[in-house]
Amino acid sequence: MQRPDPDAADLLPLPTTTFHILMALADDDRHGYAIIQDVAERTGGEVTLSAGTLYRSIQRLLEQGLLEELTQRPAPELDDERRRYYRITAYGRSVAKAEAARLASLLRLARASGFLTGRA
Amino acid sequence: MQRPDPDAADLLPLPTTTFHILMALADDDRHGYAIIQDVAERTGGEVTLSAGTLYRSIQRLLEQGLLEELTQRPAPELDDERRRYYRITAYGRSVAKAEAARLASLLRLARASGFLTGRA
DNA sequence: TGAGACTATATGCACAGCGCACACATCGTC
DNA sequence: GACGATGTGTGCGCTGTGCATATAGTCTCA
Repeated sequence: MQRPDPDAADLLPLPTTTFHILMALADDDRHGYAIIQDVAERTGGEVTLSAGTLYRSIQRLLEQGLLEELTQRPAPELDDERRRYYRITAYGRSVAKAEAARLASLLRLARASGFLTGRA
Repeated sequence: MQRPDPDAADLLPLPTTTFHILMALADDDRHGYAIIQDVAERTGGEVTLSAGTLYRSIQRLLEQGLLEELTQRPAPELDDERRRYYRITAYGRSVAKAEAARLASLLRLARASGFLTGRA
């Protein structure tokens, strides 16, 4: 990388969409469309990223160094040449952790304010 | 109210700033500037709302019915006539609870993704 | 065979929300 | 009376968003 990554805290709060994208890539490399499906699946259909939002978010995350695009292609019989695959970087992971910590703090405040009804 | 309040879920996700404003008003009615100070205090200085963001957010929240402005003034010896006091509405409270529930779900996903280091 | 749905990426457009800077007035204190 | 803190507000530009649209290959089913 040309410039050093800025402090993870400078990017917070992360747009919800961005955080979902990072979670989708936490365990596996995926291409854009697969990210949309993964997010929808793990949120039980509650969060459905629109295509416009997704692809522009990815562009931004690449520029900021949270994601990198893979040059390696899967085996030809599994591949679809239209796809572009992405992987979360170490920096991206640290930003995601910072955001998770921020959310945890926020939730503690919400609980103190009586906004959290159930246990949680 | 002229129109019925839309489903609380339609407003989610709430901007972080909005959620902080609602938390500041959860227990006490406050005027704008006091909200800025309260948010800064309860976040240990981590979140400092800019004036521009705050007053425009309040305008929006009034229009959406999450807040109402108080007509009653405090006792004259405690008052500052420049101030405008706000109170969270029942609808605002229900929206805040919906947002808190969303954050709790998000945090569960973050934990499953390994982004939550500590216990939390 | 052809219509329609799904997969896949990308851009144009309009709008919401944000920070920064600025404006303006009052209040408290020295 | 000067100065900083209090208090509310607007102008401007930037980022991030959804919706619509473009393009194109694949798959299914009548």
